[in-house]
Amino acid sequence: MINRARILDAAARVYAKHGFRGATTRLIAIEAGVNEVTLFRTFGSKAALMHAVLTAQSTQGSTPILPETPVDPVKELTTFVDGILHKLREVRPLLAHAMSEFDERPDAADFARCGRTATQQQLHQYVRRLPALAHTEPADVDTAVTMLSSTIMGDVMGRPMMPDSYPPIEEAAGRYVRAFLRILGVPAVTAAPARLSRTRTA
Amino acid sequence: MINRARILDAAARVYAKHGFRGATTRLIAIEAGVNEVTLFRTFGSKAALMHAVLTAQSTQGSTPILPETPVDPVKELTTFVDGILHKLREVRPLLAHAMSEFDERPDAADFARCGRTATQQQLHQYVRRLPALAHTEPADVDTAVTMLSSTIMGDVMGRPMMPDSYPPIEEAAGRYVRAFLRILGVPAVTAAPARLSRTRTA
DNA sequence: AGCGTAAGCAAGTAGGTACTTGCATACGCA
DNA sequence: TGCGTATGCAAGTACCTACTTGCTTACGCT
Repeated sequence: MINRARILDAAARVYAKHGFRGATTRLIAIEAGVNEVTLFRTFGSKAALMHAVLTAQSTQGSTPILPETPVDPVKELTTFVDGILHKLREVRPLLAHAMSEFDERPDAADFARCGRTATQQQLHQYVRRLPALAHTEPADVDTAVTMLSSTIMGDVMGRPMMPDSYPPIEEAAGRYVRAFLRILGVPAVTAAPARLSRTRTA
Repeated sequence: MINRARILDAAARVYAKHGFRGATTRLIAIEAGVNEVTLFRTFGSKAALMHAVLTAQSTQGSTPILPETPVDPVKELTTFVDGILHKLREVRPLLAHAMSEFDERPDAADFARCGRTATQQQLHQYVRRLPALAHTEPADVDTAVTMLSSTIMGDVMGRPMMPDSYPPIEEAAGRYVRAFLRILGVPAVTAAPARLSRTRTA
């Protein structure tokens, strides 16, 4: 059964490059170093293979987490955002195709959706416990969260296409978080942002 | 030569639905109500047709504009953002496919890029002339512009997929602008946002 | 030693793809 | 009336697509 994993992996790579229609069974078989027939014997059909690829992709991998109670918001949020940025960059091509096939293949959309809601929920929960947030309107909190996660997604998807429209890659997380906190009206984040030491959450 | 326009239009619709690979010449011909051969006689090849589609799409249509000098920033920015939101929503499927085909078909990426830079430049120029912006760091202005345009793009692309993650569609522009101004440190925008009367720029 | 299971290989099926060719038809213009 | 140009139609080419079938080889387990 070692082949199953090899095929899944190869299929993910080919799908990331060419999308559903472009990911031909022949290409996947070659990429996996496996006979094309094996592919059908293992997964039944191309559609089933792709479904397996997407579910496997969405379950695997560690998600960055925010602490239960805020201690150092700037630092904690920056680490969190940076972790998500790095994680999403790894699956960017896959995600791009999944999003564009949203109308044609709903299960692809599920994959595109999965990470986002989790991130937003975490942000909400974390932000709600910020002590400095007493007088901020709930609607503004929603807007801030939406804008931060849109910005994260936009950075991941847009930077390779137009790198000049984004902050230097190593400063991005810090800048976004700082702006996020200003939307929320959290004070004392007007100082220059600390240089980020890249950390990933396990 | 009336057929040329009909084919271009049909091709845009089919491409928006199915992407490059899925937009077969047969489908396009049927959608245009034209013989498939006519398509090749008019454009030479499928690739040439698609190139024509994208260039036609990026040149046509009116772009919302910001006034030279700010008078009522909240109102002007909200109208501007709302206009862009509506304009982008019309070409969303086309844009989604163009973005996902970024690696395979560079000219598709050009189309995806074109609107964005214009928007950012306009925002920059407008914002630079805001009188209340004296003590805001230039880097923060960049970040704010990046976040606003990412948010716009995120709203357009993400809302159909996960509508609950975004503000009510008629309030979105106002909320984004309000948050944008808070990032910039522009005061007196903490009041509840005025309900937006939908206006499009010619 | 015998057997089940996973895998490779060669070949084939039925259909789709971009694109071409040859010929018939219609319309506008001189 | 004649002619060029645009279009339709039928057929064909060469290739790719997902998927199947039949047969062979190899490994592991009892």
